[in-house]
Amino acid sequence: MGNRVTLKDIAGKLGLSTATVSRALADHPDISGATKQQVRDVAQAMSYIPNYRARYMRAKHSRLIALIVPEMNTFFVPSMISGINHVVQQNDYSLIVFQSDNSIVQERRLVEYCTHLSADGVLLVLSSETTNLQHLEILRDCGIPVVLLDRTIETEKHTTITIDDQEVGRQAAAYLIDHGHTRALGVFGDRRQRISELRLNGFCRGHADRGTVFTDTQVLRVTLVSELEDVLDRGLALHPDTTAIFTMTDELLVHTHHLLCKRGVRIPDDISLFAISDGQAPFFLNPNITHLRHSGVEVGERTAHILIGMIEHNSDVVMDVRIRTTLVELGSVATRARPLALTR
Amino acid sequence: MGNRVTLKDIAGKLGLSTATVSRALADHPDISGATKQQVRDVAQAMSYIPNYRARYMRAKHSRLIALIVPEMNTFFVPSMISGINHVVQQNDYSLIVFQSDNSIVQERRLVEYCTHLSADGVLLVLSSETTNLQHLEILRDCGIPVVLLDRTIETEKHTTITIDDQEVGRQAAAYLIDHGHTRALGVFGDRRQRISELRLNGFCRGHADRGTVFTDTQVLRVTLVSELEDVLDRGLALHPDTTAIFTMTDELLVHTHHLLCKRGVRIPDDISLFAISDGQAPFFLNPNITHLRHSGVEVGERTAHILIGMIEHNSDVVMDVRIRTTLVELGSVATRARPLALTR
DNA sequence: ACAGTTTGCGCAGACGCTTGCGCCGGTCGA
DNA sequence: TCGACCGGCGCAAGCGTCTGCGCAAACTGT
Repeated sequence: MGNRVTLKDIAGKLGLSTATVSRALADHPDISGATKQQVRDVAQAMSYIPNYRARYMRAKHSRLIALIVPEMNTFFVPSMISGINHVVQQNDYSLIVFQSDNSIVQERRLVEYCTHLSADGVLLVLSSETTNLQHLEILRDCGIPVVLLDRTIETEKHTTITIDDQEVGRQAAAYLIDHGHTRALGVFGDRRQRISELRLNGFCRGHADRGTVFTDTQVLRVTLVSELEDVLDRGLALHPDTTAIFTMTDELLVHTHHLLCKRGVRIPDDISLFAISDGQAPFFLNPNITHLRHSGVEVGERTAHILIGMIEHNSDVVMDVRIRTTLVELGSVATRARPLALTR
Repeated sequence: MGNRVTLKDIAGKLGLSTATVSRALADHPDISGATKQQVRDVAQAMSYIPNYRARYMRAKHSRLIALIVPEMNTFFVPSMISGINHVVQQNDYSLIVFQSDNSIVQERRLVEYCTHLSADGVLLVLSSETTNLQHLEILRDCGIPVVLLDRTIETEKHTTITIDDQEVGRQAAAYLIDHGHTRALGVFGDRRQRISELRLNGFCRGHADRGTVFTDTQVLRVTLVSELEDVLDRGLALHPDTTAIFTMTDELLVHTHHLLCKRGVRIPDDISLFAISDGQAPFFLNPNITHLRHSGVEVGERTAHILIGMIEHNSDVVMDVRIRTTLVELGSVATRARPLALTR
């Protein structure tokens, strides 16, 4: 039933050796055209299916690329996977996807699992619990290249692909201030995630660059979206003169948008909204949200290209690639005259 | 460098045979405790890494499960993958993800690829171009179980997991009509997708059941979301007395919601909105959208369980599982007094 | 006609791991 | 004391594929 036809079966039927059959199927120049044709015909007739796992035993690769993500959130990760998968498939690799559920224990286990599987390369989005990269040593030992993307931590030993989170945070602040919004609230995620701290950091710096005050109470911290409503209420109560809100991710964006609508806040007339986004959500919110576009697809594609490059050229140069973001101006930010008296 | 330590290396170091080492590592009762400990220590010290691909050569399985999806849309597929992956990982399988890009050619190629990879099972969400299941024969020949999910077509030969699309469409219509909405518009997707036709069909039947007229012009057909605005405009122009809109997917929901907001339509005061949804989007739209919840995670989990069951019990009974949907009443549907004169 | 080259194919080993079977020395029961 | 038994281990084959090398036949040129 489930027993596959093998080279030996074909060879037997034809009175050839498996070597010849193997070569014939591989279109090796040593084999005559007539034989090749015969072999192909018989293989077809017997519906021969090559066994890649056996083939691997000799070749030293598996054409498997592993991706470990902390979770499948709604917005960024799926487009990233899509981008990765396109170039992976194009290059005849297969993508195998793991979720660490934001657990370092899981992440460690999965990295190790990749070595058992003899993955040719590993793509890793760090869990929020990950604070060092010791567990990646094993990949180095096995000669398996790894690329960190999106959520990462400081390292000189591993190639990383990210956006310049700090710079993007800065740009966001600058954009808002330049449009007259000197009283903004910033919605930021889990502080264990480096990405949150960097974007916040940049956001603060952006304010400082422009000589604009930005206090701790203007920072809205959200670990679980369920907290968002309370946090937002408090922020708005504390800063009733708020003219703009910045959200550092799509998820925070859509929920913030919802809560604002619920409160009857008119965007952008009452409060402007500005986000860092993958570029999908802004178009189904009303008004469409002005954002710094951080394309998951592009991140995925570039990352996959780089990893495959490392695999195929055995290169181990460490890169630190920053993906460019693009400003997409839609309807959610109003231009305000800047208040005459710049506080500070 | 990249050369792994093998059983032979450990055996050599210890003056044992590879057989003994293999058994020791597998905690085989034949091996003495002392030996086992030694072997484990040395394996650890040499940082031995088992080679699953080699192991497979004898074991006849790969613990690989393949998932083929037509695309990575924003809403349903990611949660489905998440659900699948949880149970897959829990059962020590790995999930390998392919995208067919809604191309039957790709789908065929990928299915074949699964056989090359010796996947233990295949999960398949059909592309919109797929009209028959001939290309799955090869899986049957190889004894690889396959489960179709979400988007599928009629078949008695394959296990399928879906919601009862027609019934859900009917329920949607019934719900709206029972809340006084006898003049609804229905937003439906690509007609090549069976899921669209079934839901539409049910929606029509729901109207018929209640003796309510529902005409062709009340059906809004959307293949690309970019068309939605025009289609919606026309529908609303043709039916200015519309009191409710039904959307058959999350994607259609969020964009329809956006366009309604843009038009200044108040939900639910002017027009009610009702959807079939994975259950995420309804909570970040304003007001929260009343919907029939069709959980991607649940679909994924159940499907994975079933496939793994088929793999491990070599079962080939064909099932046709219908996932239950649940009504989630939020704030987007107003109750209307039913018009006195029921037309028809 | 003979050495040298080419063409076409088979032999056998290797990849890393598992497992049925057999072997040896020691222990137990009668 | 002797046979039966068992614990602990090695032998070797095999999973399906690839490939370096060798070999025979056919062909080339002189």
